[in-house]
Amino acid sequence: MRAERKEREFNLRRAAILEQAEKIFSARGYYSVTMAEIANASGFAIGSLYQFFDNKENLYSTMILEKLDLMFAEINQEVNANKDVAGKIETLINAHLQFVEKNTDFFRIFLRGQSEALSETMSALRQKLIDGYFEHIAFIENFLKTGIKNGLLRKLPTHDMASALFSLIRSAANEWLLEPTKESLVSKKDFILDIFLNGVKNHEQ
Amino acid sequence: MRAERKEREFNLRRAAILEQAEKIFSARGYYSVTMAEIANASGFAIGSLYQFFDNKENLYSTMILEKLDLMFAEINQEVNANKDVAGKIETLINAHLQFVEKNTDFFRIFLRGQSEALSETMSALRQKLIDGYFEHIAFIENFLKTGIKNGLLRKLPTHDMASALFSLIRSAANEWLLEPTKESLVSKKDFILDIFLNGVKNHEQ
Amino acid sequence: MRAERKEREFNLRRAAILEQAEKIFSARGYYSVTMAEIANASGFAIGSLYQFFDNKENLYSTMILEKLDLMFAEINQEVNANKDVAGKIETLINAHLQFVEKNTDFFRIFLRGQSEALSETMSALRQKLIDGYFEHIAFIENFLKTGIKNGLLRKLPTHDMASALFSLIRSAANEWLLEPTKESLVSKKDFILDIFLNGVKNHEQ
Amino acid sequence: MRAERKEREFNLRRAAILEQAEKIFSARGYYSVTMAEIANASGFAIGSLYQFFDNKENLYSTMILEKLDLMFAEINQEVNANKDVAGKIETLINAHLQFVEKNTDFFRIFLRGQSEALSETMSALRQKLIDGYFEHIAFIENFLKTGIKNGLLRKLPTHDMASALFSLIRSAANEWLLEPTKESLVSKKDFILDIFLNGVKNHEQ
DNA sequence: GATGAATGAGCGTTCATTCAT
DNA sequence: GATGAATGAACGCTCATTCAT
Repeated sequence: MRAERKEREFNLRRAAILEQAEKIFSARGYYSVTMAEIANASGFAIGSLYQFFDNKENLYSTMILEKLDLMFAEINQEVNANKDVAGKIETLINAHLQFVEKNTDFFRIFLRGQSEALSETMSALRQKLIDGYFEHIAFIENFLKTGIKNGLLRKLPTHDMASALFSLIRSAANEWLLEPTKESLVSKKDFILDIFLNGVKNHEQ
Repeated sequence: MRAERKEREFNLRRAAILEQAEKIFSARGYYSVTMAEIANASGFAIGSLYQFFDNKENLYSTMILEKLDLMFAEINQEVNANKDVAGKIETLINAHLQFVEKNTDFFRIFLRGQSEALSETMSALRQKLIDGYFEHIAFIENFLKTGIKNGLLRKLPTHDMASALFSLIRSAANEWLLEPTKESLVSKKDFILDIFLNGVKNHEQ
Repeated sequence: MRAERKEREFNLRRAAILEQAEKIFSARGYYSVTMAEIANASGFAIGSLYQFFDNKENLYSTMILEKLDLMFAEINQEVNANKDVAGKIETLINAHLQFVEKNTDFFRIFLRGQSEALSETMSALRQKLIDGYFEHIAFIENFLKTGIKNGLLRKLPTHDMASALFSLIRSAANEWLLEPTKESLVSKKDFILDIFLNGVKNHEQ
Repeated sequence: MRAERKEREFNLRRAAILEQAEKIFSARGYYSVTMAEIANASGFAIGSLYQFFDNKENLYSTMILEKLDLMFAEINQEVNANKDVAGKIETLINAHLQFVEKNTDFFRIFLRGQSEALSETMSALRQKLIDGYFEHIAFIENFLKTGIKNGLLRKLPTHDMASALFSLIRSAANEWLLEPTKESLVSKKDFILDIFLNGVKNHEQ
């Protein structure tokens, strides 16, 4: 159908803009980038950008939120494919690190700031990012609770545990992004798993 | 002496500007804030700001770097006052959390971004922040190494251990900043210490 | 073609801006004039000026250099149409005076200064003006040399002769610009020609 | 007397400021120079400049007008010391060129503009410069008239003759200022005298 | 009298957004 | 629908002038 093809093409163009915007924003930050640059890089006229996005802020927010949605969707899917808690934890780490490794440009935005755009003027994005974060933490908590019931994990506050696990993953990713010449980011998985599950204390002492 | 009093007053005014700038930048971000606002909030004329700081970027960088220097100095001093490694680790966590609790406005800047200013144009600040971070990690590594020699800690890569510890602290601080009505941030110390030293696995299983 | 019409319109608008700029700059000088005034006088928005010229300095320089190029082109063309040296000299004076008379606004800029803009910051314009001057002097020298070979003129340094002729013309023009109610500037031609060719000494004495 | 010494000192300080101002203005033009620079160069505080001069414009005007008054006074004195017209003309040229040679910094201001300050805002200076110019022309006319009566000079309009003579002198000075490595400016005297008195035509033809 | 820190109006320039084509 | 020239509010910064010390 005609309308369908239209929509398909619309989405392709929209995606092309978002792809270029991601590259440019990640390199230079929200405020330093101009609409003219994005238009130029994506091969559209300035005015055309406004057919896909209401304004600059919306273009930026959309780019961020869609990518994060994708990340959470991918991670959750892979985690859910595991039955046991230990496998879920390992997969969580692995899937997150892999996603970062596939999207280094994008995550450099968060190196720069969990988003420089978390200013007053962009409070909608700010709130969505925070909500997304807590939703992800809740998702992690969910299977950590099972681990506690199982006896695999100690009875610690699940929110704090989930938040700790997430912070270990993100911190490894951020350091890797800072020095991109090092070995594969995924290779950090075992260390994160080890330190999260076993801690650093010498229990044999 | 006359000159001394001049200098003292100069420093007081400079500090007053930095204090207001911290509040305003942390609420609204680097780019959304105007020099006129900072001037107004600190009770100076626009032109007067330029007697203390070369330009907006310099005012911002100075504010960030001086506060971080202070934080690292305070933390290091307190940590060094401890003799044993376990005490050092506990003090590290405690001192860091306390500093954040005393400077909530400031650290909201880092919630927004490790600094939104880590864009191309502010690469000097960017590099100093990164250097400061790695220096702090090295400081932590230093006493973790002693812990390994002692047999208190397992033989894990010290950089990764230090970075993990730091990330647990920062993550707790960030969450607390997001929901500032909760109980004291310092109360998170025991959890961080627990999870870092013992991990989450049930070792009695 | 579409593109051609665009370009034509672009050039018309550009010329309209230059025309207004000439009036305003000649009345008040480079530094006293604001971009807002030029925008207002030429019926454009401030931002629009920057589509035609990189910055204020470029707008000013362009205005000056294009007019001078035009003047030199016109003068040279008319001079070259003459065969004999005496005719060339007379035409040089005439064409120069006529051009000034048709562009009084513009030349008032040079009354104010050979251009106030010959300051450090505008050294590119400065050098071009100087180059243009010496090029014009060289052009004059060229036919004066022929006049020497012919025996029409005495064997004097040609550069100094050319420079003297030029200064007589410019000085007449400048005085006329200072008191614009007097008779036609071109009427000074004969005096300049007389004094240059015959000198003021009473040879019969 | 006390008051006398005060006044003497006042005038010395005032002259010191003018001397430095001349150097700085001639190098960079009126608008590019700041009061702070002049204060600094002359070893006074900014505020102190305002005890000698009402404002920046007044400082600039004073510097220009006093120097020109000095020039005209020197030239007139030397010219008046001559009895015959031919000697007066030669002395006029010589004294003018000498004065320029002794004050190259100052005259570069006029290279840049007969004064960039001839803008609307400085109309007082503008008018004084014009008046001074016409007064000087009148002074020259005066002895040229005698030359006509004597039979030394042809019966040409005296204003135009005087203005032509002045322009030949100024033009030689300006060219020399543009290329300061050449031989002494005063050496141009003979050429100017020659061309003014004898013209360039080959009368023997 | 001498100082120079403080002032704030005013500048050149940018760029998100609009809208006539 | 697609375009990109036109817009003008808003910014960072400068500097002549003032005035408390």
